Amino acid sequence: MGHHSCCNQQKVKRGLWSPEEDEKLIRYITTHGYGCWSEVPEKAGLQRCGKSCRLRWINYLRPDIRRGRFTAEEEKLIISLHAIVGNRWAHIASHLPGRTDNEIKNYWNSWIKKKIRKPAMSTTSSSVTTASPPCSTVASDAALVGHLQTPFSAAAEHQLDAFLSQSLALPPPKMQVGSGGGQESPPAAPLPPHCPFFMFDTSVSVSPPSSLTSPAAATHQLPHHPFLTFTAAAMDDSPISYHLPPLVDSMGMAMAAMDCGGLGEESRGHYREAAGNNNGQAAAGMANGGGGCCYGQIKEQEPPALGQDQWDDESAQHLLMWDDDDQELTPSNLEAMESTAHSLLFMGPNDHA
DNA sequence: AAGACAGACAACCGCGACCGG
DNA sequence: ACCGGTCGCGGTTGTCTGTCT
Repeated sequence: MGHHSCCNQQKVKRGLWSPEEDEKLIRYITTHGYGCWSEVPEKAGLQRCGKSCRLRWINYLRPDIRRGRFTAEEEKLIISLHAIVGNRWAHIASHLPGRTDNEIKNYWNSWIKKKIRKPAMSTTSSSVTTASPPCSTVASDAALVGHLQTPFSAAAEHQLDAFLSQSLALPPPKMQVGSGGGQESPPAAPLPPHCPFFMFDTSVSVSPPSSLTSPAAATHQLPHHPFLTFTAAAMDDSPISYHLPPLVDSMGMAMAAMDCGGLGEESRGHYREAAGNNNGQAAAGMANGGGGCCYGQIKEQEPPALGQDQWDDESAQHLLMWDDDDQELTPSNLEAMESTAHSLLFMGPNDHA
């Protein structure tokens, strides 16, 4: 155990922060910035370790912190992103302007506690996917894997497998136990069982998924099996849009937004505002309001706010929407697709469970 | 009114990654 | 290449507060 190295040198205060301490920290950081956190407490006159100061600032004192309950849109976004990236709270938080990873983590955990306390209220099969965190149930993932594997090569299959097991982190096992039919839905409206919504980039080769988050990944070339770079998003009837997380952004992919309903102006404004922050791309993607889940509609709605420099006609021609409500994804389909200029495949909504 | 309980939130801890010497 | 310092992240625990009995 033992404290962090920065906390060993002096007697540091622990526990809740007093208003006086907050004031000292705010005053110091607003005038000097924080540069090196280990130096902050001493210079600010605080009996705290630098780590504690950093945490306090990031999670509570930062001026751009947004407090209060999560909106329905935020809740859905959290759920969707969690289905994609798992417990990478900082990653999720980067898509929620003003929210901290700690806040999101606490929110998620408290929701899980709820689920645990009310296990298996019902065993109806139809409730399986709605009771669990949407898009992340074993059933839906398994179905998805089963569906996707067939047409692809072994290499691609391996990529998808690894991707799903590593990046599409399932919720804690307890969730699965409790979700055997629990009727309680996620905080916001649950996503439908057909939520998996995958996009494959057939133009960008990637290294094994373990390095997905590394920008260097994009430089690895896997001959002829460019494949899975991302991602699952969710869709339902609600007015919310989804976008690619940074781990995809970092791979140099064209930014894409999948709007599944039409975001209200208010929300759009909110996300546009966020574009000025640390995640302009994502925020821009979210700001892109509009209609259905296909590029064409996005394009028609309004000038694409999502990375306009990235989302132009040229990149558009590399997109292929695949809504297999009507058509199965088969080897021949895939082959045909690969032979064209299309480089992105959106897939969904599927309901093969 | 008081105790039990649960939820929300704040903070700590340990670990891994990164970076500079 | 190695090592120590620092930072960031995720997991966990502690505390406060509101609600229920």
